[in-house]
Amino acid sequence: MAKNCNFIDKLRETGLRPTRQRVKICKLLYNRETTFHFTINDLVKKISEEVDEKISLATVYNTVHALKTKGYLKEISINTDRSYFDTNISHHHHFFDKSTEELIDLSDEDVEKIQIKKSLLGKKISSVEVLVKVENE
Amino acid sequence: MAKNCNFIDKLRETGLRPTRQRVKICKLLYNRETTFHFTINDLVKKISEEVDEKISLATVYNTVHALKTKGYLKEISINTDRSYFDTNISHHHHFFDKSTEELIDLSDEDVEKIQIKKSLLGKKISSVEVLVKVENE
DNA sequence: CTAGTTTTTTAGAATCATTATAAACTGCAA
DNA sequence: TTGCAGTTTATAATGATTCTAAAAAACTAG
Repeated sequence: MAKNCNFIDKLRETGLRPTRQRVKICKLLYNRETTFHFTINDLVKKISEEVDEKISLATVYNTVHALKTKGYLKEISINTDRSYFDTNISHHHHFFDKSTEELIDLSDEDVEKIQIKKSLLGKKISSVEVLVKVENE
Repeated sequence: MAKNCNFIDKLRETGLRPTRQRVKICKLLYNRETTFHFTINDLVKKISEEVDEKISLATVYNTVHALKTKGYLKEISINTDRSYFDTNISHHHHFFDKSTEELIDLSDEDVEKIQIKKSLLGKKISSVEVLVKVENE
């Protein structure tokens, strides 16, 4: 399958060995039309449904962590009880729907430029993230 | 001690029985000049240092949870690995110093008004929170 | 004040997500 | 093809948080 090659190269470029498991996980994550927001649990379920091979839980954690470290995944903190990851690594913000516990992308352009009028001595800003919580009307 | 009475009334008003343990925890949390940002671990350590009575871990969790539910504490999500709480319950934002893992208040006035240009059908916004991550220059 | 009811505290067990471990396996360079 | 460093795996360990059930304290009515 030609599609696999992309991931093999992509992984290789970042110094991650393109193992069978990593390639299959990358295919699941990135070979799709829309952004994928998921928890580890979501991903494990998806693997068991769509991948023709059992991948151990430890490997799922390792792979997600490696992709995150290499900048191919973003981690989003909403609750403390579980981690959300996002395949959209461009600079953007999020809605979090409290009713459905779903995460929804909010593009940078959809948020009026944010000006922080305070600064901290000796510190530089590394990111500015907006989280908009919504609920049913 | 006159100071205790405030907390006894405050707790009573919100329907929380002013037990010895709750009053002592409230004193620790609110009887101070500046906002207190803490994790459960921080609070447990502070109790063991400054309170003349052992308070069980379960009670610390219960009390913090009760105060949060009643709106006397805000919970802030930065990492997944631990929960931060904030005694400043006014609407405001935060700096998170990646170098020291410290949380610093950022008042609402210090952030230029945030306009969200996108809306979700059937949903209403319940909060807009900005997290500014900083690191050493 | 006192008895009875309800809520809270407590120590310890249980849970759940995540990380560590160590042996078996695999990708890759020579 | 061989050898080694990097990976995967099952399982154990960890650590934060929640649950449990009995003892203690707070409240309420009399």
